Amino acid sequence: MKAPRDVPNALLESLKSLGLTKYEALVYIGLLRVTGATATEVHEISGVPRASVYPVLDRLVQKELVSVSHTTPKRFDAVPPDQGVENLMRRIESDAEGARTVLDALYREKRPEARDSQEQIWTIYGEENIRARLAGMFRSAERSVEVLATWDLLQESVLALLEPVPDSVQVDIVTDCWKGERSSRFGIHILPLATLRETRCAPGKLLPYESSGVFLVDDARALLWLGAGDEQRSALYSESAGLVLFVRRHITSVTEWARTTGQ
Amino acid sequence: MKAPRDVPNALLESLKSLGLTKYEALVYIGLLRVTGATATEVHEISGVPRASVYPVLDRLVQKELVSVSHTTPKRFDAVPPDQGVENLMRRIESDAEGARTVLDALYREKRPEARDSQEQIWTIYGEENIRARLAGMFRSAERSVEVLATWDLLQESVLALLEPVPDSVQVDIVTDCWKGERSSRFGIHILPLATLRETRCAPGKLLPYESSGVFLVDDARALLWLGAGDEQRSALYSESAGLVLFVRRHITSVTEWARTTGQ
DNA sequence: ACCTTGTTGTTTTTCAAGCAACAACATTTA
DNA sequence: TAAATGTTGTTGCTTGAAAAACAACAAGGT
Repeated sequence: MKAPRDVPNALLESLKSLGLTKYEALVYIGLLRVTGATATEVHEISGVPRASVYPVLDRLVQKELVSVSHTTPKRFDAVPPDQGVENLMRRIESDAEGARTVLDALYREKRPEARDSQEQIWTIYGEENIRARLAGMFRSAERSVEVLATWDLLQESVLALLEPVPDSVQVDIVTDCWKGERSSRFGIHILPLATLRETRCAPGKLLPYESSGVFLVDDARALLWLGAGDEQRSALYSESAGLVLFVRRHITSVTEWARTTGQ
Repeated sequence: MKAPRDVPNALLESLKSLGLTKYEALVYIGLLRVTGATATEVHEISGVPRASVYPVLDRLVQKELVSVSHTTPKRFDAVPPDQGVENLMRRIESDAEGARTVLDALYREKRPEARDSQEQIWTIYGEENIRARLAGMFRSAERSVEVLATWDLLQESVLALLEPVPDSVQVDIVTDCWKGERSSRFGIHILPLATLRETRCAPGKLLPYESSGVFLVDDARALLWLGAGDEQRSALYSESAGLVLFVRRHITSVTEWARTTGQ
């Protein structure tokens, strides 16, 4: 009889998000530590009330996480973890696949309805979402793409997205340095590091803004990528005339500066 | 103002298993059908009580399924389905990864404790689990592997698992037919279809058992794969002397018969 | 007679779901 | 300008459903 050794809370949460209840998680974890336990032993090991152990074990068998012996009393055994987690994931993934299909159908029904959305300013959370939006902007470019970003951000997340931009679109990039081959397709301007990466905000205080960027497409769509420290990445996107104009001015002034100083 | 068109129940269930609540699912689905809706519009579209819409939208933003505009009033927009589902899956997969790691650590702590587990008969549910166990049996083979299975089962699920068996182990296979190249490593016996696939159980009644198999390793470990119609696949595994002996006799008799009749 | 297994039914707890009311603010109307 | 009206966003409370926890008992084995 082992102590119901207490279980890391994070583990319980993880298993819950895989579709298990607290009891199911506790019983499965308990079973991993022994071989062929009876229901009562499971109760002792996991700390789950004995009466609750039976329905829980039934569900776990149903979910292909434990196997049952044909003896009396029944004995239970856990499926090895990676096999078990795999089994859970398979269900979830098939659900995800189904959901994606149906949702996509609904999504396509939406009338494009360009309407007055161009007056809004959107915040986008999550790096993946930001990159997706950036990709969309670049893909829709017809005349010009302007990029003002730190090199690390460029390197990591932006350059790849610029690939599909056709040659007919003028692409200008301002950054703080450049490593590797400089594509002849782009107009590239290098600006001293101090200016881009740090901004003097108060007398003597430096406000470092790491991994940030400004993007402008066709003078009509702008995205501000705010690399907020360790918080969740976020960005602003807008087609509003006001914000676009602001970004337009910002980029122009920085570019001008680059031309007079840097070059 | 659109009707809160009713939503397929299966879709709600799928989204729940991806970690959304009913409200979260309804709001997200509703948002997919419009562009830049206000909280009140979301309430009208989704049928979710207006007061509940705010916390729900907060959570959806947190989960990277919707983006918010910086206007007043705030406007909300859904991220495209495959992007959104992707975002949900990423979280779940990272949970799965974490859980697998921790569980594996616990699993390895288990003393091998071979104990009297060889007297038990285990039932295994789910094709994946059965195959995993079979693979384990084959991997542990030291002298002999005997297989008695219908060709379709062999072909689909078994032959691949026999790959890692070393040449020093004698492998015998009895099946109802053989298509393709016959590996010289195996002793192969063909037995007429009627015998293997159908079994006369009552006078005149035939009991077809499709996709079933019997496996015996080193005369010590046996697995019975029961291809139960459309129900969940299941199997029996045992190291118990009784069951092993039974399987031993069964295979021997069938093999004998094959030798006298078929050949 | 005693203990263990397995089952059933009931209570408690927890969290989502649903509802009512209100402060803040903007828009309209007198 | 002031009152009337309406909308946004919040707070707190009630309802309801599912899991968690407990109590009690029939069946069977020693």
